Amino acid sequence: MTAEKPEPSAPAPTDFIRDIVAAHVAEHRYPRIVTRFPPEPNGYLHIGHAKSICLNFGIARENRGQCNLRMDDTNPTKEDVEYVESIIADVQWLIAGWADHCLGFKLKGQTPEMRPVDGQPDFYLAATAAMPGGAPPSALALEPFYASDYFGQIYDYALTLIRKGQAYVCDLSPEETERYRGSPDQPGMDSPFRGRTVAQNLDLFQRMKAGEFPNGARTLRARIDMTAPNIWLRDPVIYRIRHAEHHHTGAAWCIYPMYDFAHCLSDYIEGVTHSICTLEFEVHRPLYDWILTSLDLPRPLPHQYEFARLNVGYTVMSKRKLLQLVQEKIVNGWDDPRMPTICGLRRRGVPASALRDFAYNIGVTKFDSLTDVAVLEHSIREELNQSALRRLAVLRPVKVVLTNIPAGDVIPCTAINHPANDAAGTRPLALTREVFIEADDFQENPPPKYFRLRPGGEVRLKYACIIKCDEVVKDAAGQLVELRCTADLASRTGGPNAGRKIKGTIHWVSAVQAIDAEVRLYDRLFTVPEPGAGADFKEFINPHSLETVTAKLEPPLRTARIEERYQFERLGYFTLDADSRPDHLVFNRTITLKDAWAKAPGAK
RNA sequence: UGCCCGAUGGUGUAAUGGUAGCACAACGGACUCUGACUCCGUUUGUCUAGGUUCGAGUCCUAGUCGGGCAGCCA
Repeated sequence: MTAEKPEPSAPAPTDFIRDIVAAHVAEHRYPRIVTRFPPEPNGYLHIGHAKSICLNFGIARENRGQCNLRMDDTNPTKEDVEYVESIIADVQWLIAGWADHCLGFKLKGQTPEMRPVDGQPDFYLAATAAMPGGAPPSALALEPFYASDYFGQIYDYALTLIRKGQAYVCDLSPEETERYRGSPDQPGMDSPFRGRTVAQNLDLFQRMKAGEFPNGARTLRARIDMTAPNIWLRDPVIYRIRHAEHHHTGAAWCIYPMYDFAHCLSDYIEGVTHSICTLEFEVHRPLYDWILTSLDLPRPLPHQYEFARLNVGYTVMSKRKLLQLVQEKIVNGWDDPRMPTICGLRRRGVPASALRDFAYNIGVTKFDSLTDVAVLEHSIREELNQSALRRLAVLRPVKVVLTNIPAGDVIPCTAINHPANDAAGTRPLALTREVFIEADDFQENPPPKYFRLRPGGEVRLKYACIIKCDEVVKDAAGQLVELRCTADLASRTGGPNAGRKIKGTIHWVSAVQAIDAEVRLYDRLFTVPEPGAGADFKEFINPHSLETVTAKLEPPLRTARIEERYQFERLGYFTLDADSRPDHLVFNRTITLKDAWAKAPGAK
């Protein structure tokens, strides 16, 4: 069980984009605020997307608006349903209980309807009513929006542009197109096909659609200005020929619109008001606006706003690099708990609320920054400290024999489930003659200020009693076999000497009752703050990013379930892994507790 | 050397012409049956040079540094 914490009552975030939205709300510029989260289904979502999701859904949520989930699927050669499914699941998980009422989905199979505005033809596709929290969209015959659902309308818009003389079919090869484009400090040259008549263009474009030409033979280009200082205004390609099966539209098309042409129109069709994207699209904004204004559309136009993408220390964020980690089996799949993917973080045990808190803390600006992982770690610990139930577990067991407790005796103890939440209750623990303690909690020749167990020293077994180390038993090779100690039963919790002052308190489990579990201890995947900065990020892979141990757990952990998160006292936060089976438990360490001792000069 | 964008402690962010604040990190202390949590405290900042103004982190000009843009990718 996990104690539910209400969403932090932090004040609503502010940032330059929310300021803009607030101003628009104040002047009633739009009847309703509509944002969208438009991933291309060619990879798994990562924590950088989480920032965008929290921004877009956050704005919708704060303004009683809606945020459409839209597959930006205009390139059939790179996309796959595997990715659309994972994207839907990740988004729903991230916003569950927070913004699911703002999530815009549509009826399955629905496409834009022709709805004249003031006598002018217009295409529009509204989201259906709000989704009940967490329900799989398929169960309700709902699905996300797809840019590919608008191919028909986008094609019509292209025809309109051609008729207005603002688009033409160009026969230049890819190489020639590049050459004609010029360079940033060198103006481009007009394509020799720029002067084709409307009739020729219409004919050629329709034949492109009909499949008469091979890949790359022709393109449709916007006719803007080959000498524009902004390269994206130098007659950009807006349609290309691709004889390829599309994951959503099948074989219906062999020409596909480019991002710039499809994106602004998709926003318009869905009635998006604020189209929020990352900084690299800033130079595309004039084109976004050019397309929309060129079409004389009857409804209010969406506008694009840009913010800086997220960078986090000691990780990589590019889809290409993440894909490489997966394909080269450096990690075990997209949801490997070391991955910065949403499903990886989820599997690792990071709660969605921690990711939201993180997004809240880092803010939104146009500054290209590198966020310290400590900020993420802080959000995770803060959330888990409040919600995770406490348990005792020993990762690297050392046997302790309590010589004054007869074998077979069971001394009942009571452990608190959550120190800050009485309602979480207590649970019984059994103190027996043999227990395990953590290897780190005993040292034969300890450094100064070490207040755990040492020969002749005392330490408290949490929730049980104080023990004194009488004897260190080693084998012929000098390896530690067991510690023989005496238990001061009068110091038992609730006993007459319970208040006896002792500096160290350590965790333990009963050797006879403890259950075994595989525990996976994760560390950062890279050894340097910016692994992606150099030529080859793989040379910075941390060889110790995963360590597996066989731990001893207190028995109630046998019934732990996925998505339940526990604090193993003094160690960190842990959660059951999907690989776990009843006869072979597997736990992931989400994150360690902060450890002031580990930083102390005396600690090894 | 074309166009666009940015620059506030170690890191991230706020201050919207009027006392440079918050978070993380670091460091010190208190508390502690988790070396956790919590609490208290400390250190560290407006890229540079001019200008406007009673007053500039904020406005203007120039420079410096950083990022983005030349896919028939998004």
